[in-house]
Amino acid sequence: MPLQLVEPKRLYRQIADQLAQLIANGEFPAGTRLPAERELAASFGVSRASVREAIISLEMSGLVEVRVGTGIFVTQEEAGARPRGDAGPGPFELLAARKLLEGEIAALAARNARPHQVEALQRSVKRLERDVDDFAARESEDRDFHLLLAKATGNGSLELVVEGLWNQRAELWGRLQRHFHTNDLAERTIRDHAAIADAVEAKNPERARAAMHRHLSRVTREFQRGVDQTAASKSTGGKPNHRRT
Amino acid sequence: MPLQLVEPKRLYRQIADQLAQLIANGEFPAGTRLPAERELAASFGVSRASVREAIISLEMSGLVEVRVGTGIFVTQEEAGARPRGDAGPGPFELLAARKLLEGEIAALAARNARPHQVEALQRSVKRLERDVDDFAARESEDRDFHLLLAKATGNGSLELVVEGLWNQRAELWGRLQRHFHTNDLAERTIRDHAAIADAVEAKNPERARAAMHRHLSRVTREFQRGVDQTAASKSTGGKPNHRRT
DNA sequence: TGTGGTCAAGTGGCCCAGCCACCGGACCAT
DNA sequence: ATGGTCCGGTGGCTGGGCCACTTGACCACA
Repeated sequence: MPLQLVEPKRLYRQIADQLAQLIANGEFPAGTRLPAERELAASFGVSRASVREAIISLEMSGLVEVRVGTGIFVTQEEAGARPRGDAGPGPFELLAARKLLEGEIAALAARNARPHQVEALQRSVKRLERDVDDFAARESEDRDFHLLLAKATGNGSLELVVEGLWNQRAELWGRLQRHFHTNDLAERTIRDHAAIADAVEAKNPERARAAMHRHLSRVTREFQRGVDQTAASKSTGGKPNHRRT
Repeated sequence: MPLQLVEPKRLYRQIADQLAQLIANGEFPAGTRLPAERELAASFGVSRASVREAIISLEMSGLVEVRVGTGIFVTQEEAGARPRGDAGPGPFELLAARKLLEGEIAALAARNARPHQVEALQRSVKRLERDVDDFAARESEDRDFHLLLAKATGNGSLELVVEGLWNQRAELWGRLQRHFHTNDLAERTIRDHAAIADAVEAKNPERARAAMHRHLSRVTREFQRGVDQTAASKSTGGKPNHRRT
């Protein structure tokens, strides 16, 4: 099952981007070891050679350090952070912005999407269904879906905008490394994405916009709930160091 | 002849260093194609995978450009060092994206703007009137107006998005350094901005959105005219996606 | 007790052989 | 000339394999 993401981007680049994204999200905090090359290859569904190439590009960027025979480590305290001094917008602002902008993007995509782009969207939904148990895969698939949607508008600038929105997200998640994710939540995301994709396929802009609004409103709601919960149980300082499989 | 791999240094690094050396020595002048990966592998006495890794590291450094199916080329005009390798969207795409997004932003600003933000907008228009003769000032004032409008939504993420849009614009203008600006055009921009600011002050979202749409449609039109003009004086017209040979 | 040695599992380093998609130029037909 | 087809060359990527190194558990032996 080749990954076959967006389109004509070198594979190692895609992998590097996703890895960088995961690191930025706090999934792999600084200093931690990330999965072995073989594991990464398996989980990304690509060959080890491609993963190695991605690692090398990350190494070049100073994001990651390779120790032979031991593993690959996220570089401690690097300049990867923004030189942006101020706090920046909060998660709810971002979600509100996404609702406004991506709603229009969805509508435009419904107007302009070409058949192969619609297929790509549907494939993304399928992949999300398949990877419902894999947090990292889900995460990157989510991002891909929204990028694919932007691409479906046929407007490269919109693509860049959506990319920028996700970079904002990455920064946020780095700041408040909080991810309350349940499988239940993931399945609703699948349904939301499917609804959007279907509306695009039906070339129905209004429905696409509405579906996107519903999607992001739901995410906002869930996020609010999560914040409330953690705020309530703040007294217990125990960090359940959530580790993979 | 094969290089000595006794060093504990990673192989791809050694290869990359040697290739960089050859390029620096003028063995492979800028713009030339260097030997195929298979040949390089053979001549270095290493595997193609290692050569590929080296190439990737050189690519990261911007020393080299890879064109699939064609070959690996020494980067022509360095110094640019753009991390974004692809060509990126064109000016019309950007304008279309801005129309879509900034239209919504204007509408939201009309809803949310606080009095001091409205004042800031009006002041920006005033400044534009004053600096009508100063190209550079006009330019930065234009940008400020749109940023102020985004700020007036009260949503920091939207601000960042608009900032991103103007960064896209900056890149574009770098590529096609063509700015046909007349004072007549500047005055229309003033009127457009004033109309937007007034709509925001009147707290009328629909009018604000419409005013922004009119503004950017006009800019698009002017830009199209400019392109046609310059295209007439040159032989080729279509995409300015030039490749200097 | 603790010191040093052995060993196996796990990891990155590197290679091989092969298939694919893509590009570009030669070649041919219209 | 124009447009289509074909084919060789090129990078992209795979999957399997072997090696050197690191680590930690385990086991003597003092």
